[in-house]
Amino acid sequence: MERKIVDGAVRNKEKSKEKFLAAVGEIVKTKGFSALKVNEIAAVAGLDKKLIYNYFGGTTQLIDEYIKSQDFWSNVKNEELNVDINDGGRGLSKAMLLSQFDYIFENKELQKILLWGLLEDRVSLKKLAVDREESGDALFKNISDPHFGEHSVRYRAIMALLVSGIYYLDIFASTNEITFCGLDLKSQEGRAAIEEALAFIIDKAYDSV
Amino acid sequence: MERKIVDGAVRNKEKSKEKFLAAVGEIVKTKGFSALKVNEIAAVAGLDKKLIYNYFGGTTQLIDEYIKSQDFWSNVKNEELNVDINDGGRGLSKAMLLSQFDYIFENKELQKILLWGLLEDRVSLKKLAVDREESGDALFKNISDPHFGEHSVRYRAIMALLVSGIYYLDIFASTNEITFCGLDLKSQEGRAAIEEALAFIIDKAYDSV
DNA sequence: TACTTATGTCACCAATAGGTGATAAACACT
DNA sequence: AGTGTTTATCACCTATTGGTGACATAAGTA
Repeated sequence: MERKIVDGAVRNKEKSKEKFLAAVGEIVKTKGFSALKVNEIAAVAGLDKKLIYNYFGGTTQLIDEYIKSQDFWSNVKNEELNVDINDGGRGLSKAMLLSQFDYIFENKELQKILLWGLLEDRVSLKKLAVDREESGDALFKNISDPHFGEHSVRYRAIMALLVSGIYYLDIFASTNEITFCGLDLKSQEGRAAIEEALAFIIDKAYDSV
Repeated sequence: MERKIVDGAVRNKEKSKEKFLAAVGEIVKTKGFSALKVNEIAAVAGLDKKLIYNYFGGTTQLIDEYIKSQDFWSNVKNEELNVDINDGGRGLSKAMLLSQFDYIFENKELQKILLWGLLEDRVSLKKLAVDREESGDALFKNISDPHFGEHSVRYRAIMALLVSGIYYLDIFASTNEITFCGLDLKSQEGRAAIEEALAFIIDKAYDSV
């Protein structure tokens, strides 16, 4: 017996699934995780909630699939190509940090996901963090560890502070109108100050070897 | 007409209010904000939910009062006293960062509050952030700004990155079992590495002036 | 066109959650 | 002990939320 794959303009399973996934992203971006209810998702998607159970099994699985569907760190990998690494990764480190500082500031969805990873321990969220760890580990092992030798752990610690600082400051800037250490993280000057500090610290780390 | 203030062993308004406030803290610490429902709070407090409406007006006001009741940054102020500031604040900066790194790691309640400030924009949460800004601003204006002169903004940016990095890493360590930049932030070695990096960066910042 | 099936809607139920009036119990005061 | 007031409980209501079976309709198939 041949399988039927409905592909009409009005009824289309694949398109409906995508509508649900898009609805999850929309809600996360605008209303936050707390609004991720079946009824809400169905309303935003413009479809019946029953389909969420039919197609995904429930909101939990739908949300997990949404998280999996996002390739948040793809931008990081792209950035790798434009810089030479004859300086032990100095330029690459700066480029990566500055790129992330800007990218995360613009990507509100990613901000929410990062926060989510600090709130719940979903497997899909953990997988995201592990993925990031793995792609980062390739950089450390191949480039910075050989260059820093006995100080490689210190460099990793510095990077941990800077990366996590970037995360927090970008998220803080999006949700708070007030300053952080007297810096307006939404203004051009405030962000330029952070960028200069990032470059400064990386330079000092590399100069010390 | 004289006012009656009931102060019995079984019925006691003030003690009941404190029970509700404690229940909020307990729930935040263990189950997270999402569990902060009227029925849940009343159950944990061991009292009827009606009292929440009678005494506070509702959960919103109760939660606000809980946040106000916590003086999370008191430890920061205490730490100020043990260090001399003849070095332009170098020792003070290190002591403060290390102290916060440790204090926030232990204080799960504060971790949740910090996260909360990134999720919602409650007035009471904003007030906490403003308070922290103000107490920090005193340090910057009186100690580091004069010392760093034209580079004072850079120093503030460095501190912003380090402080926010400390926040994120401590929270990350509590909710994730995995490493960050290859460092196990729960282990003695991982935390020592971060501490060394903090001291290193502060030293480089001060050495450069 | 007629039939079958995938796709989607709707009505409905149960569980949870927020909220309140009536009432009981503890306390202060005489 | 008696009385009025504060403190606390309970029953009950409504609204929201998660979840599902019965039914309707668009789309493929012949």
